[in-house]
Amino acid sequence: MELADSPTPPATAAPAKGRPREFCTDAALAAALRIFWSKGYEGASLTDLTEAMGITRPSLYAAFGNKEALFRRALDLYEREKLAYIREALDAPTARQVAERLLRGALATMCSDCEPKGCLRVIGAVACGDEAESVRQEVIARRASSQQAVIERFERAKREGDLPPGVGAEDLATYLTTLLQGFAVQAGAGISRAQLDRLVETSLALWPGR
Amino acid sequence: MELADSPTPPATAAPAKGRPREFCTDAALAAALRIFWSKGYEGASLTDLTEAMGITRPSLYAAFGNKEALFRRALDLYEREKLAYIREALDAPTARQVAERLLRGALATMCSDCEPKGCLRVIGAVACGDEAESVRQEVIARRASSQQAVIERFERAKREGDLPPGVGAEDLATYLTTLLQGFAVQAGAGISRAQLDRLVETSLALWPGR
DNA sequence: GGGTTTCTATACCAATCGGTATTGAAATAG
DNA sequence: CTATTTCAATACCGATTGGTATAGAAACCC
Repeated sequence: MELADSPTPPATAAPAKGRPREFCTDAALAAALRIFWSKGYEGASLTDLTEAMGITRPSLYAAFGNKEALFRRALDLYEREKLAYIREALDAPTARQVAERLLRGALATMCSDCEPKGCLRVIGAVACGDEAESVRQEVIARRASSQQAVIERFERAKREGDLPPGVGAEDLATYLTTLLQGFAVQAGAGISRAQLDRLVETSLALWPGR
Repeated sequence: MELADSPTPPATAAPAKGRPREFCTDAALAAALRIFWSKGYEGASLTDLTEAMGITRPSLYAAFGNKEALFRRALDLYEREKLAYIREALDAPTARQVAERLLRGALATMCSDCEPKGCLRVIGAVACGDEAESVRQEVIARRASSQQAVIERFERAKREGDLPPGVGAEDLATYLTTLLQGFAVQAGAGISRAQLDRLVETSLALWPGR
């Protein structure tokens, strides 16, 4: 018994022995992502998922293993496609520009007109029953991983004299990620894009240094 | 058929005709609050609730109506007891002091050692299925109400020349509430009190004006 | 005391939860 | 073609969800 085959990595590497799958796992995963993104892990029922994915329950389990594995795959996809701006932001030359790219990237991702509002990494990690605890911890860990990347980037900035002397790199990074998580809550609550835009501007206006 | 009797308002005003209730509704409500606070509305099952409250299911329904009504009562209690710092903060003489009191109050409430981490108003409004939508909207509305109070307070500050010219009252209020919601996410994820403390200091260091 | 009222406790309800066993068809390899 | 393999569809599983009907015991008023 093997779990979820990986569809993209070994592109057409399988010898394709039996009857081929009739649906596109990538498209199905993208549909599942939207459901998880808008309802959270526990809020998304298997009925919600299979309807959106256009497949039956057994097909889902054959292709992805179980609900939790599907969620992790969706989380992977989310980070790969929707959180790419984070990695790009960290390449910006100055700490201020890093912050600016992160804030604007978050704005675009969390407030798109054609996608769920908010952030899967926030909505997926709050308000859950006991059985979803492992999922919650996973999401928290992934958030912490990104936060750590920002911390390290700001420590570099500190060494490069890119941050004002009064503020610590880790403190500033924690502050920024906290603000971004606040963005996610506001976006999930339906704040308008214009308001979120002004929020970005305000945050940048308060950012230390030039 | 009448719903949830109000236990405190008409203190001993009821003629007490039949057999009196054997449990204290206030204590039971406080217990329910802790459950909702730590697991959210949907994450809290009736079994969780009745076990924590020390009463049976029928007693819960006789005393509070249903799960949603119980949640609203818990939300009332939460705002009355745990969010009192918000009203007090708004009485501070300057905008900066308002912000400081809000940040420190949030820190104390969200990071207590003997209570759930995070904020019921945040955890209760994300990641829910369809049936909890009305509850979610209610929580969002209550959050908006508090945000509106901060906006009005900052508009007054603006009139009193208490805010720097570069920043708008509404924008600053939105920024502050967003930051506080980020606090809630971080606290819910288990950030340490020391870290949250430094977060408050960093936020205050970035606050505009003296 | 009787009579009434409202309590608590147990057992139960339909609906939904995540997850599977079964089945028969369809597409491959040879 | 046959044999094999894997598909998708239906129906089902036990457990749990929020919510109640029933029944017996306990506390009130008179």
